[in-house]
Amino acid sequence: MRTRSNLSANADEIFSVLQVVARPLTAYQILHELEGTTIKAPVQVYRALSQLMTSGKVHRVESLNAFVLCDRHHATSRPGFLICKHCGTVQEFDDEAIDEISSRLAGAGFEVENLSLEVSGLCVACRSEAV
Amino acid sequence: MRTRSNLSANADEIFSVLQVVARPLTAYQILHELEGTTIKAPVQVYRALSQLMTSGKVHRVESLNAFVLCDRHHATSRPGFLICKHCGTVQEFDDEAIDEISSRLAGAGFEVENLSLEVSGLCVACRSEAV
DNA sequence: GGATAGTACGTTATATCATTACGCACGAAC
DNA sequence: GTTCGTGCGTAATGATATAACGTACTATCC
Repeated sequence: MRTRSNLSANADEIFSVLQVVARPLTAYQILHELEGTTIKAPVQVYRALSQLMTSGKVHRVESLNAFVLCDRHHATSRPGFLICKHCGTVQEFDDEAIDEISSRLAGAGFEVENLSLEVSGLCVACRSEAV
Repeated sequence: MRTRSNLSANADEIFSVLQVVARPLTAYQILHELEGTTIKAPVQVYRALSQLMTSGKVHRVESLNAFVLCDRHHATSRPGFLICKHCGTVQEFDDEAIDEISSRLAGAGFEVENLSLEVSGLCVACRSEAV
């Protein structure tokens, strides 16, 4: 069954959850958000997340084992993520150097399928606070 | 207790294991390698790995949940990892753009603590094989 | 219109990765 | 010789992810 959004029913539900919270959630946090619905088991969440990642609507944040909506503002083909260890916010960012690295690797014969750039530290707000 | 290498006893053992295999291992793979020694529980492995990471001797490969010796050849302050999905090899690589990204982020006020760049795909060998 | 292939589904069980909590042993600093 | 920091071992648990199974629906093809 396909919904308006061209996602399967479960993927559509999970998409909505991620849209509402607007930050990365783990699969089990998503599962918790969906208590009381027909989504009752981890595997249902993981399956839907796979679909969403394949269709480019969701990114996986490896270092958090979490999933976040793609913000669709990329200037580059792949975004990076800024993760603040203090306040926990995660922000997508672009840097043209990401594409440069990717093409240099391609030039060297490595066929890039996926590229993950994750930077953790202190965000601007938390840093100034921490004076 | 400290050994010659200035590592704790358990960290020293785990360092040796990683040195011998020369590829990333998960904590439980390390544990398995150490069957029959005094290292019997996951927590012992994770503790030692923390020490090794803190001292910069080991990197964590986030997308594999695995740990690998630092090859110490970095031209840049942080290496990237090339992960072949076909043969499973993992190769550390340098790209000056990594440092550039890091300094641009610093310039924008984000205090970088850790940066992880992981690229998966097909390595040169597997790619030519896959013709 | 029946066969068949593809895709998503739900359920159960299990595999894999990581940490918490506790108390003991030892050496350094005072 | 007491106190403190650090590493240790053991047990239990928490958190993340997948395997294996069969069912339901849709599209396509002959």
